[in-house]
Amino acid sequence: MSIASKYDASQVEDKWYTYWMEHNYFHSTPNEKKPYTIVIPPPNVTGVLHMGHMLNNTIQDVLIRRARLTGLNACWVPGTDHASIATEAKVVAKLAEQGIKKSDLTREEFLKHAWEWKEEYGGVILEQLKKLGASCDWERTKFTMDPDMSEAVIKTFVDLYNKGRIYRGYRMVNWDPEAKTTLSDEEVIHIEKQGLLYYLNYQIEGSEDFLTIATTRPETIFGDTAICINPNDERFTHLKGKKAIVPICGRVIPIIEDEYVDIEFGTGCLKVTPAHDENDKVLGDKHKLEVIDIFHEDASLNSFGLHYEGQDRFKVRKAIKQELEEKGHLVKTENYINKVGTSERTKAVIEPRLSDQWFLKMEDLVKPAIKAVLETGDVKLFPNKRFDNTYRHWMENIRDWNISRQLWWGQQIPAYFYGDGKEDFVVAETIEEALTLSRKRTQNDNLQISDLRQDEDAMDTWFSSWLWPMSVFDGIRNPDNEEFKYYYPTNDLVTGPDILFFWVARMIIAGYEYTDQRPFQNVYLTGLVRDKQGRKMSKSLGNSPDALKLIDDYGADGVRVGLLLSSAAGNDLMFDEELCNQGKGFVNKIWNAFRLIQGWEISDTIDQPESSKKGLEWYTARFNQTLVEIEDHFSKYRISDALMATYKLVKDDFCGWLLEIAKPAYKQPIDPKTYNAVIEALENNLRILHPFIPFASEEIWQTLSERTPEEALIVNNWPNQLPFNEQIITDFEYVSQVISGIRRARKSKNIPNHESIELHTISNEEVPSYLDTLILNLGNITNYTVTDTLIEGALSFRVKSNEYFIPFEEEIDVEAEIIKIEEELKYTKGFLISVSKKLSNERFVNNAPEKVVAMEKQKQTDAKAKIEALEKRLNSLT
RNA sequence: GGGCGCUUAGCUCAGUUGGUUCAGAGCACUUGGUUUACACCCAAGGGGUCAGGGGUUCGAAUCCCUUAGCGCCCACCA
Repeated sequence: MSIASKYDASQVEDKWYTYWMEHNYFHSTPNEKKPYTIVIPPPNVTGVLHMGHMLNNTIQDVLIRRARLTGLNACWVPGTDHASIATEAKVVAKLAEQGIKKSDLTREEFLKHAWEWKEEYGGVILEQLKKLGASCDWERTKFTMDPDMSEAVIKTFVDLYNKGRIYRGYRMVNWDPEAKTTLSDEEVIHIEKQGLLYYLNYQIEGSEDFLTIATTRPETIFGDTAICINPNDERFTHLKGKKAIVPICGRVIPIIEDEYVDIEFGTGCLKVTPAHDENDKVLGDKHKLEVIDIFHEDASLNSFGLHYEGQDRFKVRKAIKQELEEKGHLVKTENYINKVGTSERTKAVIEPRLSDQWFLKMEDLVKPAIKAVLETGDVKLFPNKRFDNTYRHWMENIRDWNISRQLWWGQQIPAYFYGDGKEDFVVAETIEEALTLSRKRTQNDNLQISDLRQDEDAMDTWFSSWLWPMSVFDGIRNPDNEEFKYYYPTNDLVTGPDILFFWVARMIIAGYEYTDQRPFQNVYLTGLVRDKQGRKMSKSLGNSPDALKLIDDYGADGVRVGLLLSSAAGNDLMFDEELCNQGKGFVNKIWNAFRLIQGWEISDTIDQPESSKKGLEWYTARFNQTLVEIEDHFSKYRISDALMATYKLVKDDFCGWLLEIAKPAYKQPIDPKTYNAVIEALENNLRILHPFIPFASEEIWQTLSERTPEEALIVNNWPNQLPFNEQIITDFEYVSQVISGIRRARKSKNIPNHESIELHTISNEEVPSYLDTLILNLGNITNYTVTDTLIEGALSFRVKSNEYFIPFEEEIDVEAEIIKIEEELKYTKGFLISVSKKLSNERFVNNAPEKVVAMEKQKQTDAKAKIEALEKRLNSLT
């Protein structure tokens, strides 16, 4: 059977994924082995695979596959997130296309549409992960709105309410006028916007005097309920106790005094609008001011806005500027850059708004989570410590979490109102329990279920995902179940730094609150995937490559290698498709190494050549040395470095050196000893390659020989770390320098590799002659002798202070040779001077460690020997 | 405004406690090579005042100070 010279991923990948699925290798159940657990960061249920997912799931798959090979019971739990606000927005948009307004639907009708949408598009992303090779335990796939998952969320809410940690409050919150819901502080992105600072005149009541205030939001004057001055500001002493008239609406408002006002800023006079600014709210509460809300929920003005009623806030800002100007209230405007909060999801400018919302008290909850990361190290953030500071800062300045959303898609708040009063509610897991509680509370046994009205709001999505590592194992509802006890706490979490607060920190908080344990041990924070120019990949820029097309073009293995090669731990990754090509090339290289070996004919009648024996000894040492390196990289989550070490081992050492040594002459058979050892080496390579290139490694593994399902590579063993001979690695290094010298010499005189040559050497220092056989083999040397006389008419080169000669019939360009040697001599002499200088410095000799001094002395000796050899050579030429 | 981090070859980045191997890797580049696994290949080669300045030290890419540029996170000054 002839094997294609090019590896074709498309022929292979689906086949093996199906095979793995059929044999249930991804599925884990508790057993006597140690568990290794990862829960996937659940992507949005309606999302599609993008580069960020590919990176982060490749890393997870590498960790899981390696864990599986090292004999752990590997369990990777997949799933999706209902992504309340994002999904609801998509559903609303889709309904709008069909001419359906959300406001015309009942909650039930809307949710029916939303579930239909979810059934249609949901989970596409999970199918795409399969293409990437993700070895998730698909039988465990969860969705954050599965009935059991929702139940856990409700249960948690009720529990925290009963513990007094959840409360309902009338507070200033972040209002997204487009999604028409509140947002948590974390969902607000502050961006700089160029705006204007408007200077407005307010007339003083009962006088012709004016005072001037500065504001960025003139449209909010309808909500003004005071003017505030600093009591220490002498410019305004005459205004104390007076009242001012709001322009246009003519309302009379008090002038109050508070040291909060910055005398230096603007005019030193501040208009106070308690309904639309958090600071003003504080001032308003302090001075008992009236609160006038001037906006509808979509941020258009309400009846307080008079003739602007119904118009959008930004339109009003423009229009009112003109009116104020016409009426002589506008003194001037200045350009002003200020930071405005925008919605993470809809990008709409956030409107501070007073409303009744549900909050979670965070102050006490965060304490164990702070300790775990910053003191005990029970949870570690990788790959570098700098996230610790960010984490600390957020945790120590945490504010209460607004967990209610004016949305329907999500878990509905389990609060039931039995009356019209603000406090007339109970919180319970079911409406039946709510009824019992309400009857008790009201002492009214006539209350019926139909009298209860559940709070309309849903919970913040993150209030469900913060339970994820527990709830996927049913650890909230049923904390004593075997699976939860076995798999939890999980081991590693792989996610992006952008959701450190949204998700990671909160999972740690919930973990300690509900299990008194960390939810995971290590958090690996990946970098962001950017394009070649360093821009964030985004749909709107259109700079994100199509993930599935990449897999089609380069194979999943190629893409995995490409992504990992460039993703230096913790740094953002400048994605360049060329990297996938490199990945594809690497896979192909391995494929061809396999082809070569596969094509060898074995003959029992030949003995193992000495060169093959030595080559294999060396490779075994190199392999075990690299294994240590790889282990170290993995332990530090330096996945990219682990891959690079593997890459170099396989490509350079195995393919480049070992196979060249072991390769029999053209059309000649190979001895069985070498053949078997090479196969073994290849198999070991496949074992360590498997986490990175699962498909190709399994394909080669299975083609190499007949395997039973139990022998599949995916469930095979990681190679044992054996002690290795470091000396042979050092000595081989010397040999490879000799080989390079031979190649350089050949190149300089165009002597083809297949033309054999002679080699002679003058050894001025010890050489690892037990490896001479490799020099003969790799250099294609017929005659290799040690001599003590210079060879005339020969090409020469030096390794350390040893001189090598290749006899050459044609005229040697003596002039060029002399120049070359003189240059080398000059460099070596300079080097000797600097070393000698160092050694003659008493302070160096006295202060530096003995080891360092000894090394310098060795360098000095070596340099002297080399100079001597060079001079001898030079004399022979002149 | 506060905090954190970065600046090393054309590009992307390693460089752990200052000292063999400290100036490296991969890619890119230049040159040469193809009947004998692979041109998705092989070999050889060029390329850096370690952002600038100052200091500590026998010795600094590494520690300290400073300047400049970049990035990220947090923050209610109208």
